[in-house]
Amino acid sequence: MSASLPPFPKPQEPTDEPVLLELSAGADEPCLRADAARNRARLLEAATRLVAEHGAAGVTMEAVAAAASVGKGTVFRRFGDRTGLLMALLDHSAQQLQAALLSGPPPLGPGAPPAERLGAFGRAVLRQSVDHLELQLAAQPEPTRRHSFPPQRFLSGHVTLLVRQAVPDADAPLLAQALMGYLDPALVHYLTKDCGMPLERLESGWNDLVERLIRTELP
Amino acid sequence: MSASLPPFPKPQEPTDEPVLLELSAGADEPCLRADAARNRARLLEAATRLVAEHGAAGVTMEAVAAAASVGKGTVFRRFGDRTGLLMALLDHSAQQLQAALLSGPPPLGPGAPPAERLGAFGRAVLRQSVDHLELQLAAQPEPTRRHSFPPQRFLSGHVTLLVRQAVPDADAPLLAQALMGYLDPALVHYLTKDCGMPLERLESGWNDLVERLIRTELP
DNA sequence: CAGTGAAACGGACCGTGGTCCAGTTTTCTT
DNA sequence: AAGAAAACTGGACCACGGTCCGTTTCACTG
Repeated sequence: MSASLPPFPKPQEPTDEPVLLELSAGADEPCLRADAARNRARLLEAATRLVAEHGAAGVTMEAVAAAASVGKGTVFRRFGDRTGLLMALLDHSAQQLQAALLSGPPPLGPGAPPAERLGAFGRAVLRQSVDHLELQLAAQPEPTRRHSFPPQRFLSGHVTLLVRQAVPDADAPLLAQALMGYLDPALVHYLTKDCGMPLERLESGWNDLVERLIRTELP
Repeated sequence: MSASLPPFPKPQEPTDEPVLLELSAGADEPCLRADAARNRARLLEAATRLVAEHGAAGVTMEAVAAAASVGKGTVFRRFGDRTGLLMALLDHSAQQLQAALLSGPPPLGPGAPPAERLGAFGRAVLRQSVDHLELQLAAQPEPTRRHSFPPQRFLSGHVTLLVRQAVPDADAPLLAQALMGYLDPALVHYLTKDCGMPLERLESGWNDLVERLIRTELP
């Protein structure tokens, strides 16, 4: 049971090197055999349909494989595990967000003061969370890996940067993690669904949080 | 597949009423049949042994049942699910912490100013987290339920109280959740194990966080 | 000290995530 | 163009979490 060579290469390994600029997922498609690409598309389409029909819980690896007329092993080879498949479904919006952060218009993108960018960032993530809440929750990998997954690292890296700009003498990574914790989909779900808080309250809570953390008044 | 009556009563349901003073778990033992109590003890002992021998991952429901010379159904009847079993293993230290918060000596218990109590609270939870990290991680229920589980609600309720005392005009529950997010075992694991940060850094990060959130200098 | 109903027991059973590998298809090399 | 190497496929297979339900044990009553 000790770590032997993986039976087949995982599509995206948790890398240890800085990932700030790597667009994380989706970059594994370039060299993909014709049939593989075709099947990948079929699988994603099938999964999307299953989500729409039976909710995220209905996305069974076997069901997806069957719906795409493909072997089960293929699903695992392509996406690594269930988490990987779900993440792939979320990938599109994640990439959009990343792009907006890196090169979109202010205040989300570069050009605005850090405090405002942080405010906009929180609102954007909050929105995205409620939009895809079910998937976000289902895609949550086992707790151990949650923070080390590339998209997550990209986001916290981004926040770290902004925090460092706003308060250069603070322990930026730690403050950033505290901020990110507030945006955790599970927390958002709990506060909105179980506690019945409206999204607006979460948003102004975010503003308050940012203001306090960087000791600045947000307009 | 819709919600029918549960096959057998869950040992502790997520209640919706305020739980601030209820000592959460462990209060279900009072009326327990002799054999049930005996088996419960045997199961906990077996589980503890398995954790020591094979790590938390080795705590298989079947293995525990076998090691306790008990049927598998019994394990589920007693603890609801794997999460419940792991939580029961953590219950002792959780209760200790709760007791210390409610009636222990300051600054953890009542009697110190809120800011200092918050500081002590963070250090205590951080310590407890690193002590039982493996179990804490394994016991993490599915994301959806994480925040609604009684022990967690007790802790965030406590923090909410302290925050409200410290900054009466803020949205205390939200600030409290932000603080609690920093103490999430998964985050602690990531920062200490994956990023190699020493516990001391996390602790001073906590102090910094508290100071900023309640806009007060901590001694 | 039976008798009785409720609670606990236990293991067969199921669905799902994940692995493996024998056979096939694609791409590369010469 | 042909053959070999690499990559992909698909379904049989396994382990584990969780459920069901017929059987057994407990604790209370008269």
